[in-house]
Amino acid sequence: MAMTEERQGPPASALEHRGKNWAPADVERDLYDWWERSGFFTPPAEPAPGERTFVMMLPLPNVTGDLHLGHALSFGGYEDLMARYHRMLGDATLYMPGNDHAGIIAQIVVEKELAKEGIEKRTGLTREQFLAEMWQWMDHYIPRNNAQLRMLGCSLDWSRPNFTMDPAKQRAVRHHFIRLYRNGHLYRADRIVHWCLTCQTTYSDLEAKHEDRTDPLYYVRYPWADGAPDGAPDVIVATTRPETIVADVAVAVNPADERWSRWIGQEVLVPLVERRVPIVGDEAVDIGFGTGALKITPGHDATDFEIGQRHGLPVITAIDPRGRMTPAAGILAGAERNAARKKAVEVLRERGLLIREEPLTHAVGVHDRCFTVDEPLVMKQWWMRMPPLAAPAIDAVRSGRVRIVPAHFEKTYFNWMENIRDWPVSRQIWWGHAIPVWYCRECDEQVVPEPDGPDPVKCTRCGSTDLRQDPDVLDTWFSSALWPHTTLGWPDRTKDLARFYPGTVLETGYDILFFWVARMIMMGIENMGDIPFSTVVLHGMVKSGTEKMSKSRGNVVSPVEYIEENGADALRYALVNGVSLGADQSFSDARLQNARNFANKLWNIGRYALRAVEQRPDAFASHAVDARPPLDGLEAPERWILSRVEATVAEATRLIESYNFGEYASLMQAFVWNELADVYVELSKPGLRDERRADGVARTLAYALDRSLRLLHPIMPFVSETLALQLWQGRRKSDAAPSLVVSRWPAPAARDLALEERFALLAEVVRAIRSLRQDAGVDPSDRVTVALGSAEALRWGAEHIASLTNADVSFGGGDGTATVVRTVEVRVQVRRDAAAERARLEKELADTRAAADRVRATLAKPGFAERAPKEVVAKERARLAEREERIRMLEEELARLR
RNA sequence: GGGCAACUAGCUCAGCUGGUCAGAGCGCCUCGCUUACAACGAGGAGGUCGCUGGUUCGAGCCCAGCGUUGCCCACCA
Repeated sequence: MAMTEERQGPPASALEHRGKNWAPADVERDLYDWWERSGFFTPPAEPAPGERTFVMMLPLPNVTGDLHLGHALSFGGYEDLMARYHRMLGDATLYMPGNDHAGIIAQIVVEKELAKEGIEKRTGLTREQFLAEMWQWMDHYIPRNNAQLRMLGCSLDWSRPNFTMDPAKQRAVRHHFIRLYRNGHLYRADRIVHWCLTCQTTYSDLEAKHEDRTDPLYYVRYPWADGAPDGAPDVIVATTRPETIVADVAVAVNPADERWSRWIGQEVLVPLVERRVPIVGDEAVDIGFGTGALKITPGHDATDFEIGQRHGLPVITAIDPRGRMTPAAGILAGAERNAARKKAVEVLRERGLLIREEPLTHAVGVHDRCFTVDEPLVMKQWWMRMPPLAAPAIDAVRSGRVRIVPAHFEKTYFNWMENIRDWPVSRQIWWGHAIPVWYCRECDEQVVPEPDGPDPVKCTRCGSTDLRQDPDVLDTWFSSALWPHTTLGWPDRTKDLARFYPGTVLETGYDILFFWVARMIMMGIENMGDIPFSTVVLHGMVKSGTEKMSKSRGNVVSPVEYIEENGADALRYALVNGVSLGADQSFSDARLQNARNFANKLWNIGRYALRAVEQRPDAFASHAVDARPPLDGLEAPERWILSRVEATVAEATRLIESYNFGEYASLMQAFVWNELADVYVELSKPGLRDERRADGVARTLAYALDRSLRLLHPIMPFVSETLALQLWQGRRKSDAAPSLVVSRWPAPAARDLALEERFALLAEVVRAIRSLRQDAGVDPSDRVTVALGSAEALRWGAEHIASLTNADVSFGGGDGTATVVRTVEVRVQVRRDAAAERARLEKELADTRAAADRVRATLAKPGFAERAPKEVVAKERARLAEREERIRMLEEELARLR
């Protein structure tokens, strides 16, 4: 029993870590375990009345290997940041985990693994055996993937596991398919599709990439079928694929082409097969290319297929799915396609039909998975009719019901959606969702079962029992498009679905806006009658230097290794800090080092504040460490940093709310490092030695740390939690949250703007004194005397200036080296080097005069005084007055030098 | 062919609704191992914000044109 209770508390490793450096590895792991075990990542089981929800689906990583930096940015950077922020706001937060079966990609990976063992998939294994291998791979990699998500600190609700191939999702996909089939969105048709000879499957337009290649362009003469008509030119076409000549069914010319228009309708003979084919007129033909005459091969070229459709031309298939020439290829039959090309060229040359050849650089379609050159083929495939599905999805964005950030991606979205084409969804691979359609061997009827009904055993038309299920599977994106509702239980009307659909944010890379985001919006509206999420947050790509990171380039950085060395916080911070959402970034060691140093800085500020808290236990007898200290009795530095804390709370909140995560991260570094550490911590040191100030200082340090930890928790969950646990231990009210994870995001309290302004002057004076000291070569440990010209502006801060500069501060008079800060004379009592000093003062004088002139010019612009807002005019006048006064003082100082 | 973005310090990049917006990190120079931190501290150098016009009292910030680079879409045989 005692054991159990102990296990429910925070991990000892976090509570006891005290080292000079933030040493994360074991602490992070223990903390994550504790968070997960404690159920912090699971939204409350029952909805509270009027609860606000924050729902975000993990962009399901492919189960094909380890996470890379792009995942780290997406999951550990932006998403977990948002999830943790909203959880702290008190929203019922669901960050849904899951993995994608990754269809063809996963199949390729496993095939390669099998090949290493000498097993050929197609010949060495049955389909069932191969799928067993696939599942074995999944069993290994899903836990591995998820372990890495835990390392990143992602606050996913693991009590709701998901996999696109789990039984519930298979059922959902079946429902979805049958639903779309019944309402006419899915149909089966013979069309030209992209075919991959390596993967032996079709693929969609989105998966076709283009590469520039240089190939020979052959000019081939097509003889006139009945002898050349009077005045007719030779018909010469240009092609890079002479082996497809055997499948030609026409020659097309542009009807606007004067060279050819009058010959439309005449016939020519296709070389090699001597087929009579017509010359047709079609506007798709580019007048400027080659001779202006285009051979038409509907069976092997997408453009030609469309031209063929327009002119009612037949389709001849001369190349089979293995890349061999079919019997229809005549003299080329049986040859492999490259050999066939050679042979075609030879024969054409022999027959005097090859006029010439020249090199051509053109874009060649390749499969984005294996870079095999596309072999367009006409095949019977399942297609999804997209325009009707796209229409309401376009409207959802246009009307603002779905918002895309950064907004300029909305244009990209519209551009694609408004020109959307039907989507071939069947794939000739084994790993994936089965197509719930059976074909009758007797009458060829398509038999589609009830969504939850048994598989059909009898043809609905002829009653035959000789049925065969469609052997193809569905494209991976077919199932991932359903992610926002299938993870919540659709097609059943579950409690989760009612409570968490529509979701809130969908965060992912802009590279899958079409593949995934657009399709989720379409399918969500189709199946649920409502959008799947209200905001799409798109991030950019992580590059190594200026190069894209990719496995083939070998410049992929492993997040796992980074985390083990420096902690997840540093990695998360490095990826987010200072980056504009949606913009590509170049990742570098420098960025990571800064992040690691910052995590360490925070850690050490924490150690210092903790020590102060421990030294003054009485200060916290009746005052919680996370409570704002009452201002009564606090000195200026305490009041100042408290005011800055509130400014930071307000600004951090604003930046996160507006998706400016990069700026939020930068803001936190500027506050914690430059203000809290460099200024306030230094000012607190004498404060702690001063019995009258000490309690207030300790309370202020505790509060400033507490607020900093809360504000940083979304981006640096581990350091912040470790410090919070150590700070809070026994020093807060008993009903307070047990963890930063479930603590409250701060609401800003009042600032003291006048004090902040006075402190800004003090800081400038301090910097000037330090600079003068250093210029004069004074040893840092030597105490100097400083005389300040303006008592009223700074008398309140004299002791703080003194402690920050190791000086005795007095007002008025004095001698030694000098400068002017704003309108305050600053004089450090050391021997002055007249020549150097004169040069420095003259430069300052010149700069100030130039600055004053700029203000004068602004003020003198016609219309400025009348048309600019009064505050602006007043501000400019005050600025001029200050600069003029500074000029006067600098001149006086220079005069004194003589 | 169409579309989208970027061009700010040596490098990589921030600059929200036009009025200290000329910034950060890294790098560089000069000091300093002071009891939170050398994974540190202090000080400093460094930019006519791609070019040309325009709007405005006022423009890295808005408009137009141009230049350079990158990306996306598209039926270059």
